[in-house]
Order: sequence, then C-alpha cells, then structure tokens
Amino acid sequence: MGRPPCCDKSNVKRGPWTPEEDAKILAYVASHGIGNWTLVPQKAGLNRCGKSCRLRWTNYLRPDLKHDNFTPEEEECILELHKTVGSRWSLIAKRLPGRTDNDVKNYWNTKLKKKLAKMGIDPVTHKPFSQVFSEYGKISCFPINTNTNKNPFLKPESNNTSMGYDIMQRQPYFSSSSNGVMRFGLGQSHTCGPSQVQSVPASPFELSNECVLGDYLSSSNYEAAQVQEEGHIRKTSVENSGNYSCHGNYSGASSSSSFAADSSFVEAILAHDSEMRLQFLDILDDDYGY
DNA sequence: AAATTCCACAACCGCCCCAAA
DNA sequence: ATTTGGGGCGGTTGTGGAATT
Repeated sequence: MGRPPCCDKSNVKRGPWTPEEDAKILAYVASHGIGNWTLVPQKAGLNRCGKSCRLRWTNYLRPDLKHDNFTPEEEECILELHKTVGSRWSLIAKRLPGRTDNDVKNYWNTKLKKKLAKMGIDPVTHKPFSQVFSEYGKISCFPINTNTNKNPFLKPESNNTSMGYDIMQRQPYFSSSSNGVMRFGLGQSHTCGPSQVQSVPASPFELSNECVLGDYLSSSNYEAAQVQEEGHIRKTSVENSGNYSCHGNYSGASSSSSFAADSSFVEAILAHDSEMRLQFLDILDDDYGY
C-alpha cells in the first residue's frame, strides 16, 4: 500500500555537488523542463535523491538567480518584511527577484541578525532590548504571588542579583553572584558567556527608553532608529511581477503595538498579528494563512 | 608560518500538508 | 480509509576559506 519510494536513501550520494552533477541537472532541465523531481535522478543519470536535485536546482542552478552580494535596497526590504512577517523566508524571497529563501535566510542569520543585535535591537521584535525586556514583565504569563500580589519574577530577590539580556537567546536573566545564572521566562535554561550578554538596568520598570541607537543602518540609508510611537513604513509599489519596493524610514525600535499589562500573552500576540495584517494587507494576502 | 578562530553559505534535516496509490 | 511520498518550508549543521592570533 502507498507509493513506492523515490530512491534508495541508503545508496544515494550526499554532500557537495560536483560540476559534472550540476551539468547533468542543467542538461536535463534544458531538454525536459521542470516536472516530477523524483524522475530526474534516474533520467539525468544521477545517484542523488530527487529532493536533493530539486533543492540544488532551486537554490543554486536556476538561471534567474543572482549570485552577487545583497544590495542595501535588498537589505532594507528584508528588514522591513521581516519586521512584518517574521521568518517566513519564502515569503520574503518572493519580493526579492533572483533571491531564494535560503539566500535570504542565510543573509539574515549571518549578517542582519548580528547587525541588529549589535545596535541593541531585538532581531525578532525589532524593538530595543530594553523595551522587549520591559514587556517580559508586563505580560501576564508570569505567575503572580497571590499573597503579595506581586510577580516574583519582576525583581531579583537578592540585592547581589543582577539582571541582563542574553542577546543570542533573546531572554532576560537574573544572575546571582552565588548561584550563577538563573533564567526566567520561556525556553530552556542555560548559561551564556559575558560576550553574549547586554547589561540592562536592574529593574525592568526603571528602564528608560533612551536607547541611543544612532543610525539604524547608516550604510543603507536608514534613518536613526529612535524609540517612537509609530513606525513609518511605506510601500509604494508592488508590481504584478512580484517586485517589491520598500521606501521610507525603517524605525526598527518602534512599534505601534503595546502589550496591555492585564491582557493574556496569547491575546497580546493576536492583537499584534491583527495590527500587522492591517499594515501589510497585500503582503499578507499571499498564500499563507492561519 | 602555523595554528586557531571566525564567517559564509551550501546542503541536509525534520516537520507539515496534501495528493497519490 | 489508510499509508506513503512529494513538495514546501524553516531550522540547523558541515565545511572550506578568510581573518586573526
């Protein structure tokens, strides 16, 4: 019952592709076009899995692909779109002709994420770490001590406990001189080195938002990313071809959304999502849904 | 000059949804 | 009705070259 396997997984070649293998795929596609990838290895004379052939073609061999560096304009588009749709790389790649989701993903992970983190901006929310940290304390998923009516996670119990934000793991932490590192919030507990930590003031509610970010991305014509109430993201053209032009100020630190102190975590996420969808209707009309 | 670390990116992994058998 | 694989996707890893010590 069911389909026969496309290949003998234990006997197919894996690892880097040779120029000869690339030539076989190119020759096959040139004469047969793109169809059923499971037939390609057999017909093209390759000892590879069809899925591997498909990935090689879509990520590297396609003639319409660009192989040069990302331009500042493309970088700006990625930032804008990531702020809106998150890590939906295929969605972002559709707006960048000649780029694949793998390209965009790699560029984000190796360049842009670090660039943002260096500037004190959370690469996921695109807000300053101080703001993200503050909101950790406001959302109600953290338990409240009913005796004291206080959230026990909001303030270190001990005076010799310091707080910080792990920029790589995107988690605030408490660090006690005696106990090492203690973490709160979601995700796995772990420790991290000093280089991964950005110190923040001791109380999340005493944080000022005077996070001086300077030019958000001066090389890419981003204007200074200051903490402000509204982001200004204008999209002037979405052509039928799928070309996307981003213009305007990238205010990485800004967001018009705010988590109400008494709303649930899920409600806050849904509210933020609705807001995003209103802001980027045409993008979000693309083929992904909830 | 050699060893080590860092970085970029190609390739793979694993999951999901859907269609084919 | 059920099983299985294809295709799509995001996350992770392996590796070669560059940069640094």
